[in-house]
Amino acid sequence: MSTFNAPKGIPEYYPPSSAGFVAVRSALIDSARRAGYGYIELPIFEDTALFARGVGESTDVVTKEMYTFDDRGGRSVSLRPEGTAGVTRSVIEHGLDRGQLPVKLYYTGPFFRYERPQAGRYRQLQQVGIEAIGIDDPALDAEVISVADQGFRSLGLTGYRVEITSLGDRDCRPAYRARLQEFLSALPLDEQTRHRAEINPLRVLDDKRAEVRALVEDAPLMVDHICERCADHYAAMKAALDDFGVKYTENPRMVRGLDYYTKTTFEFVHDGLGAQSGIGGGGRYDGLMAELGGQELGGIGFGLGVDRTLLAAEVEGIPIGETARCEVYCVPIGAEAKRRLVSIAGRLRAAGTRVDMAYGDRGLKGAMKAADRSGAQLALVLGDRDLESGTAALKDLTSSEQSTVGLDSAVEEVLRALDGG
RNA sequence: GUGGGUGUAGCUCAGCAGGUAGAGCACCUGGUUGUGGUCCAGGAAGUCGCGGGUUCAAGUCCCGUCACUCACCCCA
Repeated sequence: MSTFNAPKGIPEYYPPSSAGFVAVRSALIDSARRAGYGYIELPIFEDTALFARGVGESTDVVTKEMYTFDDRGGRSVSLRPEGTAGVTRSVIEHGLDRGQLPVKLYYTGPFFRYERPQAGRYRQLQQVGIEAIGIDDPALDAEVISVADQGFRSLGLTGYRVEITSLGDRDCRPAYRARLQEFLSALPLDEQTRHRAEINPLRVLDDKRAEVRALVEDAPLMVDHICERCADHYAAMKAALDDFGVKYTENPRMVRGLDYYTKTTFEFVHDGLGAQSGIGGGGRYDGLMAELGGQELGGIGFGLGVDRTLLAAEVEGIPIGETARCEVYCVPIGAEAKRRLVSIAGRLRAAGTRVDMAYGDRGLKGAMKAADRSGAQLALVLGDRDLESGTAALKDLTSSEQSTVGLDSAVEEVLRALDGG
């Protein structure tokens, strides 16, 4: 009989490592909530045209990495490869930009890109993202970066850096782009790189090959050719980063794979993850709202990779999500004892306590072993002898001290023992 | 889409030069007729990824195939 595999390139998280996954996601979300971002729940798939128009027709993501299919009504839909296009669509559709600005939203969930999997790169990836739409203020750009920084920091991560640059806007970028392409066309580049220079010349500046790096060493850089307005924005944004206490490094050769970015862009890079070193990235997108049929409003946001952040935490040896499975473990000896303990366990859980129990016929020794493995502080043991005297044995699994509690008051006494302990 | 590496027990892996399948961890049972962690004894668990070939004999050699993995590309 053949068995099934999970689809290629999709990570699965199960105990105990799933606790780390949840802890990472929660920490990143908490950081967003602390800065006033509200939750938005979005579709996992959207009209294919939304991504084509929003992310960019010529991007790798759209041209070769989307899971695209026709639904039963013949509409072309795609599993979302990123979050910003969907958020923007929803903001426009529901008129969220008609109220007080900026609209501050966060989202979390799976995204899909059909790529060859490798370390830290998955076909189903999990992100936490935020978007702040409707106000063009450099301090807001800095806030977004700060929220990401605080999210990572709150997990205890230290081995990452924040890289920033400015990509200019629709006024100054086309001129720079033409100038860069002119520069690149004079270089002895291979055919593939030449093609890349046509589609996304910025990307050539970030080539990993040493020989190409040497060739483009004197290439013109965007940050040296941005217009005055963009330069002012960039300077003010950096000042605000200082005020937020975010340490950053400038990387004028940074590459973004999505077309909508303007002005501020940034990336969180972690050393020690292998080739896929970005644990988060984002930037400003001043043309996206209008491009998708909304008002002329700018926005700024990020996407943080939950999978990669978890890997980073593991690489740094940060213990994460290792809370014990339960606090009290019930050990029944016999059918009648089990009935009484089921009742007690139910009432303890209703009181908010984490309780597990030895099910099946394992024998006392096996049940105690299970109690030990569960991580519980207390074991509540009940057998015939106790039933006769109307009591139960409460054992502290750390100190091995055992006491007797009344069956009728067992719930209260266990709660008191947990408090006092 | 293009390269490299690896597929042996649930997990991590050993298996030398072809000769009837191993360890550690985890799991179960017992040593303790009502008590875990340590220790001891035992047990269960593998069509050696799959298919073909060479050979008296293949986990081991050859070919194919699939899967996983790392890197290019790209990105979270």
